[in-house]
Amino acid sequence: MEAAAALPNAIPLRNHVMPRPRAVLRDVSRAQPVCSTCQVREKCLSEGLDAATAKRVDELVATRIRLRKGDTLYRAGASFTSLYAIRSGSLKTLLLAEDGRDQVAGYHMSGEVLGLDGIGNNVHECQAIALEDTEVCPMPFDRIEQVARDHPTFQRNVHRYLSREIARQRALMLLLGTMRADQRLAAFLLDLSQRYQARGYSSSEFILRMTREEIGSYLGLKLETVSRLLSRLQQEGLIQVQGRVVKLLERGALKELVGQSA
Amino acid sequence: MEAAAALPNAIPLRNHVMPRPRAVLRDVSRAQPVCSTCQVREKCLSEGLDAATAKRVDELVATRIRLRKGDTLYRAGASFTSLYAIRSGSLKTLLLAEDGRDQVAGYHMSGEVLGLDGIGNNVHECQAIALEDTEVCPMPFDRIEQVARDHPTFQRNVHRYLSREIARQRALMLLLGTMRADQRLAAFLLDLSQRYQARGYSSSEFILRMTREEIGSYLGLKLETVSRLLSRLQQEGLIQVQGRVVKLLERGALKELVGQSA
DNA sequence: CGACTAGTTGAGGCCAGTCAATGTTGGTGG
DNA sequence: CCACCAACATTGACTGGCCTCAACTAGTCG
Repeated sequence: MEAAAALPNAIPLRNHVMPRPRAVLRDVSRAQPVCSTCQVREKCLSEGLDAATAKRVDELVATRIRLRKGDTLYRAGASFTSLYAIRSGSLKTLLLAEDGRDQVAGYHMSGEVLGLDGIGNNVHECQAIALEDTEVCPMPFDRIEQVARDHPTFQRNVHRYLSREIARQRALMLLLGTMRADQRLAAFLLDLSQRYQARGYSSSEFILRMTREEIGSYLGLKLETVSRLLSRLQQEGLIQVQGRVVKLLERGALKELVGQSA
Repeated sequence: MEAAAALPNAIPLRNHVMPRPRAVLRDVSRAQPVCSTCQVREKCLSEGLDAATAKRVDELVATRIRLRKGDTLYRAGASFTSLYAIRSGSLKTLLLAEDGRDQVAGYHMSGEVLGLDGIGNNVHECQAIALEDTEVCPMPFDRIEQVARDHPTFQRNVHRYLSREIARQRALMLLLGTMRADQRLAAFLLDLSQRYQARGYSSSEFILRMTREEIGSYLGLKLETVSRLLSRLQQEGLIQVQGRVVKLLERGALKELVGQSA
């Protein structure tokens, strides 16, 4: 990962604010049907749509954005116009407080939709940064709303997606509010595992796309704690770690760890 | 950021789960225009609507539910049909993990809309419990969607509301993930103060509607810690506490406390 | 090779949790 | 009105989990 990605807990992050203008727009308007084959459609917004509706949703996407590792998709404060479907790769979203405190708010992988937090005030509330080379499809939100008005099923999907984001964050709150450090880490690994599996990858062995510091930021821990706990879990035989490669050896024990109240 | 509610952090809460079947439905279909005078309309869903649309929104509400202190509005797992606009009083929402761990997810006062988390899976993800005698107006969600299809402004308001809920939770995550105990408590008090003010009450003196334990649960702290910190803040002259009555004496100092990074 | 970033591990300190005793408040019934 | 009780709250002593500071290693890049 790149300097960028790290979470200078004090003030910095200026390397993001000084943009590396690397993001590239590609015109795909005349390309073959994009969305029809895209995971995004399968997973959420286009679930259960009839052909006509699906076609209209397809038409929402006219361009594609390529991001390189460390590139920023949008910044906090940037005006909101579109949601972004992640076509490939992954990103993190970063919460910034006025005083420089920041925190990783989430890790997002292919098939997920980014930018929901911007709807409220037409301004993005957080910053989205690519963790690796990544492609996203912008979907203008006013046009999403248009389609939603004509197609109740799609409308319902949009609402569902928003609501699930709320539920996802609640789970994270519970984690931050009630779990010990080792439980948080175990929950994090299990969550990643499950999401990789849902995408057809191995659920027992995967690569962490983020640094220890970023993991810690997300979980409300310090990087040393994350490192120590990874070592400990390995020593206890629950996982195997080799740099960013993680293997879950005892999924049951991990779940039990997360589950034990207090 | 939002306030909290009660949190038996271990297992209990059985007093809630054993329902006191006190909730009362009132038919208000023939009552005078309800919503037109209600804060809810002003604040969010009905903002900026023309008369015709406003009328349709009014018609969404046919009944009113009265809750007494401790009554449950809905439980986790209950099937979702409606959102609830809080007309008077206040509630807490409670997150429940399978293992009995729980946490106050939010504290909700008049003018706010409850139940958003149910949209995703048509099932409520948390439990809502009245902190005092409270009145709410159910708004059937399928009818909300209907109106949204016909009225873009209303549609936008619905989306905005959902998105703001996401932003609200993000702020809380930042709090749980990066703040010390005293900062959390100060942030909590300031948030309450600001919300009371928005409702026309005093922003410098108000009554906590929840116990120390509930505050702690919301903030990821133990009740003893909350109590100690309230005493300390009082000793330092920042606030004045007398049971559940709180007076903010040095708002600036409180803000500074919250703001100082690390 | 040196410079730099990411990661690991150790020593020590502090913040918040735990356990426990005591005080306060509010509701109920004699 | 007061006695009583249960729930809520305060305070102290102690503990421990996580943070801080720091040294060291491994890998990468120019």
